[in-house]
Amino acid sequence: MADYSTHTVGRLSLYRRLLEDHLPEGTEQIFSHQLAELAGASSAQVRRDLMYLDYEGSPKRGYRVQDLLAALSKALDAPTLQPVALIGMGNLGQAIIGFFSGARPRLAITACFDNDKAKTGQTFSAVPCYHVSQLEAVVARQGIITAIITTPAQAAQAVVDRLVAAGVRGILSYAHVPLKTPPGVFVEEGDMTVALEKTAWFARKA
Amino acid sequence: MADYSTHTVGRLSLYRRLLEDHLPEGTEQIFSHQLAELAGASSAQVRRDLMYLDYEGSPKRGYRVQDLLAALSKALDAPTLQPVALIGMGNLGQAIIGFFSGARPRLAITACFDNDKAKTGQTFSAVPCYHVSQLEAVVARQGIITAIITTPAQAAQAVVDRLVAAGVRGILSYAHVPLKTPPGVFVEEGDMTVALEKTAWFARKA
DNA sequence: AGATGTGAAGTAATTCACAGCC
DNA sequence: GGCTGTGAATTACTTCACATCT
Repeated sequence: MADYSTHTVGRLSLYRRLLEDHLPEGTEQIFSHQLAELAGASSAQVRRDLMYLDYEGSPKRGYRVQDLLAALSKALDAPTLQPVALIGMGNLGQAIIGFFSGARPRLAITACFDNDKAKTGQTFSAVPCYHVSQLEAVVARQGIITAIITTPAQAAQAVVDRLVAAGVRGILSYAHVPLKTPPGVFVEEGDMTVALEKTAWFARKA
Repeated sequence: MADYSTHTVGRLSLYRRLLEDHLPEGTEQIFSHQLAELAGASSAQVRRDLMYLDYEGSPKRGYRVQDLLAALSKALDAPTLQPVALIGMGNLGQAIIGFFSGARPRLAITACFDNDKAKTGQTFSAVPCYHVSQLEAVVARQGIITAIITTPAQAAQAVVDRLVAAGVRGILSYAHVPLKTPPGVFVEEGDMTVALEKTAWFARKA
């Protein structure tokens, strides 16, 4: 269960959301080719991804949605609440906190940070906003190991260094700078400029 | 030059930004291992990516930054301005338009859309905001083939259908729904929920 | 009959490793 | 000597195809 690739984990996360939110009302069973259709993948891909789960489908009836969801949650979620810190409460930070709010019972943004005094002290989608000077204290108190960076580029590396020193092991970055982190820290790059240039290129060539 | 993979195009875009923004003042030459260090890749990877470019480095002195940038722009950019449409002017749309504004001379968001009358008519980072009912007209008039979707999930598919019908061939999507598009339309998924769940998983396991 | 789970095959992406050059 | 460019090797990812099950 520990040899998931990043691709597989990402798709499992997608499958879960599809099963939760994008199934016709009352669907109880689903076949791999149906889930594949929803996810934009092949049925073999879906079955391969689901192999690692603690649940098997039935040849005749496919997968029971409730059981598959339970297995996905078991594979994807932490045993208890995994708190996430969000640093940088500009438009992007506010967007993320808004749509992720309440999405998962065991994965939630529980603290957000900014260095603008006008923002600290208030809440965003019910999440308290602290001044960045409180970073280490809050991360330690909540046992946070996961963070999202939405600060301006020039602030990002310093924040990351502090997060890592405070024990953070996974960082989702929307700062448009490359982050330097020690081995053992997972960094997911959400670089929107790269994404847009890629899209623009394939719009022309594909 | 047409057999770039999405991975390669993404990294070429990253290399360009690194060369532009993250080099010590006055750097004129760079070696593959230095660029690799900045990009978080291997030097072999960098050299392999640069192979397709219309420029070769020198064994003794590496790559001349100016020439490499010119070759990257030639490979990545359209010959003339490539206009991009952005649909959905919530926090996320505003964030994207803000930081991409002015970044590239030949790739720019030139039109944005919302269905909120309070937003249409004004500008965001100097980009005029139209009502979504104007979508087809503006896309046709500007010859837009590239779009970014930042609408709420339930609005996304209908917007995508209209964009594709109007001639759009590349879509960068931050809507958290899977988009259905005909073959020949490139879709880059920017799904932030998947990204966060992936990050959270590897924070625990990696 | 028509699904699943999976070994085997096939593709794609990355890294190795070295000839050739400065 | 230390770099580039690149064929060959390796590793990672996806798909094929089929034995198996209901």
